[in-house]
Amino acid sequence: MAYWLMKSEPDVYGIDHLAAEPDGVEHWDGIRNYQVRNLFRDQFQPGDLAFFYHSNTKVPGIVGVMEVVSGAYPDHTAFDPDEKYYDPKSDPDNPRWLMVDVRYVRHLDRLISLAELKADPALADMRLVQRGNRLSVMPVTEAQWQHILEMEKQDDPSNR
DNA sequence: GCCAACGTTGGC
DNA sequence: GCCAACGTTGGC
Repeated sequence: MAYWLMKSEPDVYGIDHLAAEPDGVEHWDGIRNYQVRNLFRDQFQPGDLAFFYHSNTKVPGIVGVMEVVSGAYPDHTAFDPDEKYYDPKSDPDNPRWLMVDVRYVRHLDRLISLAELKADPALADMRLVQRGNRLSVMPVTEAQWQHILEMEKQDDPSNR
């Protein structure tokens, strides 16, 4: 099984929205990036775990855990002209964009901020903290995953 | 195939 | 709101 980090803007769709869904399940739609599309298609498996990351907000960071509960399947929002992420080049007979279903697992006990993640030498190899990174879905190694869960148990060093 | 223009992401 | 970074588009 694999680990992931998935970004969303809390003002648009945050972890509280996911937690409020029936059974905590929703599809992760609107991905219009080929690298992420390929990750969905080739690597996402039911049972994988993902961090929910809040981006483009006052204190960006990791806020919770989700479980992947489906494989990749066509993102129907690409077919609808009324949708924000409508893509006329995605043909229902040959869909260009895919999505997966995720299920809310839990909130972290505290937000682990991007600043804190960046300051931790153990996470220097994370895509998230590297310069110019723009992927909204990215892999997390098992070591990084476990390290972040350990961080959750500590106080934010900047608050000490 | 090159690359300039443009659009988007997302931290700050 | 600004802007750096980078992906995509499309003319040639």
